[in-house]
Amino acid sequence: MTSPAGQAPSRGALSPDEVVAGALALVESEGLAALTMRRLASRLGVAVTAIYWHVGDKAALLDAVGDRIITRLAAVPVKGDDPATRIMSVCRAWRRRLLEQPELVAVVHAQGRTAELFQPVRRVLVRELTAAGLRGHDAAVALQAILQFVTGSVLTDVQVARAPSQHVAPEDLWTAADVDGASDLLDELRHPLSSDELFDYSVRRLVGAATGAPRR
Amino acid sequence: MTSPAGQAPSRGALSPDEVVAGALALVESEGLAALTMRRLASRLGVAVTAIYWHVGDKAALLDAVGDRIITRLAAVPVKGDDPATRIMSVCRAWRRRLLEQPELVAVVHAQGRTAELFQPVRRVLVRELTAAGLRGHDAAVALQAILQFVTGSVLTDVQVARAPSQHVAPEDLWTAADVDGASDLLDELRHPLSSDELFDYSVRRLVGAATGAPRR
DNA sequence: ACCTGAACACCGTTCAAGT
DNA sequence: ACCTGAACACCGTTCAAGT
Repeated sequence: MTSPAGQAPSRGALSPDEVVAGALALVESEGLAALTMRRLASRLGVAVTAIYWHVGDKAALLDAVGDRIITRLAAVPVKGDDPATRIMSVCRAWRRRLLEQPELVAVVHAQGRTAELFQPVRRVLVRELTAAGLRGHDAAVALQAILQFVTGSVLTDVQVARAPSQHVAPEDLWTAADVDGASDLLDELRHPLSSDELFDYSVRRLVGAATGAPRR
Repeated sequence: MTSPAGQAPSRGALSPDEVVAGALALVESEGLAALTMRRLASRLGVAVTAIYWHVGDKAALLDAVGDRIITRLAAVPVKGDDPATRIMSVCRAWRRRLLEQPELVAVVHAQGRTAELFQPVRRVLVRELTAAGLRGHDAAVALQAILQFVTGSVLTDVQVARAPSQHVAPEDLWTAADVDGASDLLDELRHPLSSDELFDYSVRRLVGAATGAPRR
């Protein structure tokens, strides 16, 4: 983690930290696919094998890069007065933050560490749901439902942002036969809500279900 | 698409269909990572370059494989009497079906064609939501909300199934500080609902919100 | 302790050449 | 029309060798 006590790094010496930082910079600027051992080495101005000495093989490198990404994205700003507002706000801000860096999300997701990435939001949500009066099992279930939705929304949109050219836009797949001739519905389906609007709508529903008035 | 009219394929001749079928079989048996042009060629008993002649480069091959996967998974069984039950049933069956073949889902997702893959469920859902009395904008919004959740659930669990070893189980990340000392909640968080239970619970809520009694 | 160079087994892709 | 073989530019990884 830290460098040897009191020992200044000698001129031009390579540290594990520098290697990982270089890898992260490479992913940010050119995408996950551009992160190869050889390209990273030439970027760092060393032989490929130096990377192996400092951080290990590519799996180890990706692990370390994943750690850094998860740490960097951890801060979650919360705004609003009542719990429902605060929950909406944190979900929205978190989603927007992740969508700004789709390649970083892809790194973490490819490692199967998505749940770990979302842990900061989980902490905030559990606090807000408790503040909203939910206890025990109810709180745990509501938390997971909301989180599942947010995760899904992010993963979907991240992939759309990363996919070079969307094959067929889903809104073009609808035909009149699908809607039994209800042309107003067809119109709606062909001009769907933006991801942002849909996200707002759905989280609001799940939040409402969790914190709103009793349901019967 | 079809072979030349009335012309029986000569003995041992390679067709685009055979190439794509071989690729799909390779993905099913050994995973997406095992699908390389060279391995496929040796599996088919031809030189690598024969693939290029029949279907083109790797992107074209993946395209064709994606088409096949989407077609094969298209059938959606619907059960139940009332719309809400039918919606639950189709979502659950669809999810279970996709989770049986995580590598196939991964192929389609990597191509950014997830929305296309989910189109059959979209068709069923729009029919059932209409039957439930939802019209126009309301139906379109409810459809997208439910679909977003199902998609997210599938993508999350597919990646968990594919990731060789989960890094840290998210339920181990909780500490007493996160829950303000509410130890019953901590217990719940550490033993969360299974993906199946959570899925049922959440879709039920979204379906209820869409088709249930008026909300105020 | 730290780093290099050569080597190996893999990739995807192109192209001239065969039948 | 259909297929092969050689070649090119890339991968990740190992290992002996240098300082």
